Amino acid sequence: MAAAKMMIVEDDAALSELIQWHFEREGFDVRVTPDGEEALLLAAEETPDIVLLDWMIEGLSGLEVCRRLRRTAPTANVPVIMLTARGEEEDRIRGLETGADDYVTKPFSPRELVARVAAVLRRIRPALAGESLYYADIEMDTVAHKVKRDGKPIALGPTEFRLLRHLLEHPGWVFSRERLLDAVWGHDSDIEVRTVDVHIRRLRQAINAHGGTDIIRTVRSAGYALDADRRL
Amino acid sequence: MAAAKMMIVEDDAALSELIQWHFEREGFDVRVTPDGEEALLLAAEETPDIVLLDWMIEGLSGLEVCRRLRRTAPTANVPVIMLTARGEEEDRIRGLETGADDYVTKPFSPRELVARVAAVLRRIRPALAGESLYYADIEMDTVAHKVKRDGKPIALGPTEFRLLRHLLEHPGWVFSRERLLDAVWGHDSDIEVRTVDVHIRRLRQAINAHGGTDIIRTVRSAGYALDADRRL
DNA sequence: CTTTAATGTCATAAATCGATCATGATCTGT
DNA sequence: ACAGATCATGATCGATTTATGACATTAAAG
Repeated sequence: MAAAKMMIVEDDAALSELIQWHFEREGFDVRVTPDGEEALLLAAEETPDIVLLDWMIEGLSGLEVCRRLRRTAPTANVPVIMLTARGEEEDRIRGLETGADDYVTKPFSPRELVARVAAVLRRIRPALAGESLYYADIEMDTVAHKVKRDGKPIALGPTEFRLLRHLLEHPGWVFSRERLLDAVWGHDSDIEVRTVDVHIRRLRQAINAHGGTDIIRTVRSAGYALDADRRL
Repeated sequence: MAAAKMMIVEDDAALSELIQWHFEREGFDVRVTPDGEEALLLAAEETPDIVLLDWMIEGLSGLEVCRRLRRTAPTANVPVIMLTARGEEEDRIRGLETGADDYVTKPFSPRELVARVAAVLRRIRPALAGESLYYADIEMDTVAHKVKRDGKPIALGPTEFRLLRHLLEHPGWVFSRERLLDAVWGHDSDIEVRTVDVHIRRLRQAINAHGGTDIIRTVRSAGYALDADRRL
């Protein structure tokens, strides 16, 4: 799973550690800073996928950090969730109007924060919220129709794409050529079963083009399977 | 900007009227129903831009309505804000995990609800919130109907403008010609799907007129997508 | 009313894909 | 080691999909 990059801007060390722990457990790649200025620098450097921003921080106010994030090109579309002790309606509304995507009032439960982050990410980067398929070092974004291996993009034709998707949906399973024809070509295709071989080959070629082991296993007299651990 | 269509699903008539009044004052085109089943029918008919959904309604539960909206093609991406009397963390999390985009606890102030709706729309359909859209070196002012690339103004016909706007709202996503017809021409247009090709071409021509790489990606047998990073 | 711009459709060219076959390699059981 | 079966691979040619230019019709502007 490609980790989503999260930036936490929070000057209560105990709290930020707690949050960090929870999100790292969820597989996020978390960066923490207590300082507004530093947050802006960090964000400019390595654009995060989502920002958790405390309203009351040293230096710049959270509101100001949010505003500046919005104004700078690479971070203009990064979702921001405000964390705050204030429960006043007036403040909530100001936060939202400044461009925050959501607003969570302290004290909050980590689980709810995780759920809200997931809801926001589901919108912005479906790839980060389960619309993607992963296996070993392969990553398929089904929404953008892109495939990567080890971070490098792989070009696939339509049939190879569908074939790989089906394999990725059931990693490890061995599929007979007949079942692959059903699943990938459709139940009513009167296609030569051996044609599957050819597409498997093309898929292998594309996937292994830039090195790496062959993760498609041929199971003699049975079919094919996705399998990174080939030691039989 | 064409008024954003809102659907309110709420069986407390007094409350739904109050909300309706507030949003109509904000320029929304509001449709109200107290019933879950009817809500689904209505939504399928004329896809709303945002749904306010009471958790406790007659017939289907709000949660179930949300789930079904998410499962059906045209409404799968419509943002949903849950309204509820329950303040329990457990419920909030279930709501968010079901696919709700936000969660507001009764009693709430209309102003805050308006702010939250604006925040959700800004994130999901920035064009409806009167925001400008940016992607790579493209900049679209949805209010003034002006488009620039690399600072230089680009002339677009109305259809190309709507097409580009839709692509800009979901950069990276691959849309089939059918979905583009729905989104750009309307659900009930009986237009030849291949016509999309022609408008894509016209859009490309206009955008690339003054140089620069083609940021519209053709995905064979799938559709088109906005994509500055074409290294497939 | 004339002129201009926009739009949908079609025909054709160009690009890409994909099914099949022929051949050589590899495996399996004996 | 051998025969038969199974699989890998490269090439090919037709089929499918997309790009493009032209045109007729309609709507908008002057």
